[in-house]
Amino acid sequence: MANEHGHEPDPAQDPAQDHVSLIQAAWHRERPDLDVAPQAVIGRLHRLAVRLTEELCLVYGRYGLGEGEFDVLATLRRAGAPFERAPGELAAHTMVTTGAMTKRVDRLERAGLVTRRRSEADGRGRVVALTEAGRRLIDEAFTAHMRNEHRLLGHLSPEEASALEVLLTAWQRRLDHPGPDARDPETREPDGAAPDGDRPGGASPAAT
Amino acid sequence: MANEHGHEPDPAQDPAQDHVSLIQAAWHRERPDLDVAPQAVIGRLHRLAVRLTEELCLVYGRYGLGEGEFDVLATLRRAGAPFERAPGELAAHTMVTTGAMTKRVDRLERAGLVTRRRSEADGRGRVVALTEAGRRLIDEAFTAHMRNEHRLLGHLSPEEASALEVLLTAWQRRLDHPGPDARDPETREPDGAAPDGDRPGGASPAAT
DNA sequence: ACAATATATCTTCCATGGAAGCTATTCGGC
DNA sequence: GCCGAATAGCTTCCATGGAAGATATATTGT
Repeated sequence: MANEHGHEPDPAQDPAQDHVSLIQAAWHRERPDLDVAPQAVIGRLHRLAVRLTEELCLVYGRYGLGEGEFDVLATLRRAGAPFERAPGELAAHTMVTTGAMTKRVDRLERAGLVTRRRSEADGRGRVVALTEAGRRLIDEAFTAHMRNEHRLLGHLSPEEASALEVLLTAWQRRLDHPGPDARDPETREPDGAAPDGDRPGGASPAAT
Repeated sequence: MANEHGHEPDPAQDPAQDHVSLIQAAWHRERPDLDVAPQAVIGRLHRLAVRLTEELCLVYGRYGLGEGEFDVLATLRRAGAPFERAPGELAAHTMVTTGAMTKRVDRLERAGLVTRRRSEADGRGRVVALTEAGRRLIDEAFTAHMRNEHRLLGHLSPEEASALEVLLTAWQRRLDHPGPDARDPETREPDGAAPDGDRPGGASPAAT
């Protein structure tokens, strides 16, 4: 029920062709003037990331947590005793706005997993801290989370995993520090895509 | 403003340490009982995917489109003339629920980029079709999108891009077709994470 | 000390998508 | 042909997060 036009046969039936290559074939047919080669990497990276995130969320859910809440608890936990952080820090580390963090902390506070108090040093600031229940929960959930990540990564050999890590690290680094122009000026985007706005820029979501 | 505890120094100052490795170091300190090695790959994959998606969305935005709308228009466009699809097909291809697709098509219809009519063959069905304005817009936006993807992929050498594509493709395939158990049974998740629910399972989001 | 500005958090409103249920239509077995 | 099941799309309600502004406190220059 997805091929009324006869295009894009179901890849589940032909393991040699995945979704992305079918998409590329369709574009090549419709827009032969374009070189859609980058989709082979970017499209697959995107799809794989979505898939992995779904798998990770299944585990979070078993502990009654969403991705956002898990991320906040994990950030507090790895901060070390006494497991405290300012909302602004948490927002930066988990790459969301402070408004979103307010709501995440609201939910966690309601669930009794964190407490919120005023900062003694700075009247504007607040301090979010793990409760004993919160620490117990995140320790348990994170243990299961790592089991899950081991399972997912188990599909790759140690050599493949290592090679992938190297490539991903290099790409991210080059995106963050656009050193001596490494790309073909011919294919460059004319009107620049904001060098690097002031995004949260913190540590990591779901990297946990 | 993110290291009050002295942990996790800003990686922007030390290019040798990225966010993920700092997170790993923190976990190793707090939970030495866990092997957090998988984060090196899964965490970086996640972060890179988020980063790339942000970059892609900047281009969609220049054409007044969100990621969802861009995806729908692109799916219709690459279907080929007469650029028509049923809402259910679009939902499957773009990996969202039919409810979400209803709203996406609502927005696109309001913008005059697609039309919606009853199916002649099946009274329950609808047919979503690109308007002339819609076709012109997505052709222009997709051209810019590919320029953007070329720019982003330009940070990798052809050899790196190729190697990355191979690894991503293999991992995705093994996740989809868990063939002759390729992973260490020792680290396997006990209570299975649903073998493969009935997720939309369509073609691709943002792979476009 | 006071005004102007900066900062940290929170509040409000909006955009987007999922879950579950509703309606209309089609299909299948009798 | 008719009734129950299946199907397609839509509606409603809720969850989550962003954007922008509001509020309270801190800092700085004079």
